[in-house]
Amino acid sequence: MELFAEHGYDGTTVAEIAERAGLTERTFFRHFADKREVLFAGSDELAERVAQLVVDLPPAPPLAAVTAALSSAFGDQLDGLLSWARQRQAVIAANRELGEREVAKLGSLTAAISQALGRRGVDGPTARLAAEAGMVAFRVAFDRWIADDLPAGEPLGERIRRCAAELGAVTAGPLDLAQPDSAAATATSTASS
Amino acid sequence: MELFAEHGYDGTTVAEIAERAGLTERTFFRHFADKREVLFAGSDELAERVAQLVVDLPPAPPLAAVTAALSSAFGDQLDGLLSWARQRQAVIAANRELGEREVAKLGSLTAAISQALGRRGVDGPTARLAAEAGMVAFRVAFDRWIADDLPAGEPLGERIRRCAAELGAVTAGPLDLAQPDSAAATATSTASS
DNA sequence: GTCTATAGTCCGATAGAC
DNA sequence: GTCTATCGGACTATAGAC
Repeated sequence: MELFAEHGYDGTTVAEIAERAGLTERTFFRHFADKREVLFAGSDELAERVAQLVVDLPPAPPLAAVTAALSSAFGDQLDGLLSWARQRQAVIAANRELGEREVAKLGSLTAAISQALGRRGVDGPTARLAAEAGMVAFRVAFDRWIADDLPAGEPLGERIRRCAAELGAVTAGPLDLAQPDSAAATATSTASS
Repeated sequence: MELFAEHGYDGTTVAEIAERAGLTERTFFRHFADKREVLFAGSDELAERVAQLVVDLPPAPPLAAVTAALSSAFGDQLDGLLSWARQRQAVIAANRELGEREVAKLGSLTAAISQALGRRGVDGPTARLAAEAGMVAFRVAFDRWIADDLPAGEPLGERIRRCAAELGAVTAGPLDLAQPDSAAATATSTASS
C-alpha cells in the first residue's frame, strides 16, 4: 500500500514490492498467484467465514440470513477501518485489472453464499437469487459507506439492511409494461446480420 | 474462436490470431486494447443500445423498464445463436482472466442502465438498485438458458421476466431474524486482531 | 515496424523445521 | 527423510513506448 500510494499500482513493479518486504521477486509469486492477488489476501477465508455464518444462523427467510451474515462478517470488522478501506478502494478503482479482480472475488463470495443457503435446505434457484440479492445490497451499501463524506456515518451493517429493504421495494412493482414493448421490440424482432 | 477451440485460449498467441486474420501482431493491438477484448468486441455499443432502449420506453416502473430493455436487446438477438453462445461461454469459463473481464463488462452495462434510468427521471439510489436487480435477473436467466439441455427451450426474454418475478418473491419477505443474530454477532462483536 | 519492460512460468538448488 | 520457504537463471508472451 505504501508503494502503491507513492507510485501507483502500475508504477510499482513486483520486484519493488518484494524488495520492500525483504524477499525476491520469485518468492512473491510463490505467495501470490499474480500481482493483483496481493490486494485480495485473505478473501477466500473471508468468503468461507461468511458461508459458515449463513449455515449456522437460526431459521430465517433466505435473504434475511444472507444480510445478517454479511453484516456480521463485514460490519463489525470494517467499521473503524474506513480510511484504510477508502485508500484501498481508490487504488482498485484506478486500475482496470484490479477492478476486474474485485468483481470476480465478489462473484466467488456470491457463489459461496448460494451454496451455503443450499446447506440450509433452500432450493437451488431461490438460493442463487437470494445470494445475488444480498450481494447487491452489500455492494450498494459498501459504495455508499465509502462515498459518504461524514467521518462517522451510519455503520455498514445498518446500511446493508436498509439497502436490502430498498431493493425489496424496487422489485415489488409490476413487471409488465402497459403496452408490452410495442415500439422497441418490433424494431429488432427480425434477426439482424 | 477457431483457434481457441483448437488450442484453448491460453494456448493461442496473439501472433497466431493476427496471422490467421492476415495481419501482424502490432495491428491486433491497434484494434483491441488487450488479448481479452477480442471476445468482447461490440459490447460497448450493445450497452449503449440497451441504455437507449431504457430511455425510449413508455412510462413504467424502473425494474419493468430494465427487464423490457434487456429482453428486447438480448432476447431477440441471441435466440437462434444458442450453440454459438455456449461455445463462447465455454471459452470464457475456462479462463480466469476472461471470466473477470466478462463480469466487468456486465458491471459497465449495469452502470449504463442505471444512468439511463436517471434520464427517465428515476432518482439515483432507486436507479442503481433497479439496474442491479434487472441485471441479476438477466444473468440468472442467461445462465439457465445456456445450461438447459433442451435444444429449443424457453426463449431468453421470457426467462428474464420470470427471473425478475422470482427475485421479487425472494426480496419480499421480512429482513430481521427472530432473535437478531444473537449467537453469530456476539462471537465477532469485539474487534478481532 | 522496432525496441523494450514487466508479468508470469519452468527448471533446479539450497536451507531450516519437524 | 520429508516438508516447506527461499533463491537464481533462463524463458515466453503481453503490452507499451517510440
